[in-house]
Amino acid sequence: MTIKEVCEKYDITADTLRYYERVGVIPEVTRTPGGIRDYQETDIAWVENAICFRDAGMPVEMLIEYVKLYQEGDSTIDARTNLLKEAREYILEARKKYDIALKKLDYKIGRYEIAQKTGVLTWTCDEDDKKKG
Amino acid sequence: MTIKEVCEKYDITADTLRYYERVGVIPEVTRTPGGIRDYQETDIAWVENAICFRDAGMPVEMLIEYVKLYQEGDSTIDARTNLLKEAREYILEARKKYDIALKKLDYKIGRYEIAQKTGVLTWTCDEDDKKKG
DNA sequence: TCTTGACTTAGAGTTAACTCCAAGTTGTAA
DNA sequence: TTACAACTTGGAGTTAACTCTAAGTCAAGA
Repeated sequence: MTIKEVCEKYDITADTLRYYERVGVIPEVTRTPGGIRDYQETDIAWVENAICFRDAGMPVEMLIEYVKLYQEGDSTIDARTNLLKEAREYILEARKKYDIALKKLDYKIGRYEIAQKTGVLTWTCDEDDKKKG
Repeated sequence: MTIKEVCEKYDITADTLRYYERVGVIPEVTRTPGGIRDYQETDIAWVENAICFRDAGMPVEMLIEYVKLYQEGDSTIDARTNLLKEAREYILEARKKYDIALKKLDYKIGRYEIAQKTGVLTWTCDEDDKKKG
């Protein structure tokens, strides 16, 4: 699979894919004899992982660390497990914050919709919220 | 409340608080006659909102837009409601990605823990996952 | 009053994560 | 075999969101 095909499949730029490889977010990609990237299933699986975890806000540094450990072989299984668990906490923590924001948003939207329907800003029970918009 | 107290309360730097005010993520904060920031309840409510939505990955630009609309008065209620709904979609979308990453992590952690317990990398049913680490 | 530490501003610098550029190479189609 | 698009690299540039610096002002205690 060419870099272009991978780009299109995952809606990501070629520059980003090359950047990921250069800094070690993914291991080195398989090449043609001429030196052109030819993504195999395994390469693509790494790309998929990288995108998935970056989408979840994981820092590039953490992904690099994981790939480095992976390349050191079986002796790093413990370290990798720990890293994955750390990542898990990281994501759970972040998701908690998303839920709080969502709750706040739903509350605000509800009030604004009442204001729209009635044509007036009718809230009176929550001066603080009224003041802060 | 002084800037220092607000910093400590929300675990955020004074620089960030001043930055938020400067670029309009929050409206201008109440000052003492000498020009020193003296956060009132309303100011703090804005700070809380800013932190909450930034924590949920909302871009600063979006918060600035909201504050701008808020300051333009009641005529912008529709626009504000739309902005809030857009923010809601944004966060829901992001959270979906967090859930996907979490699922992937849980799967990997499960397999690594088996490897740790048995002392061997025993997975055989999923060559692809094995290869990609 | 003087000192000292926290505050102020404008503006420059930093960091993470890309994103772009120039100059050269590869591979396919005519 | 020549054109030409798509690829390659190293390195510079960009963007968002802070973070720091310098030079000065404010305010509480000795």
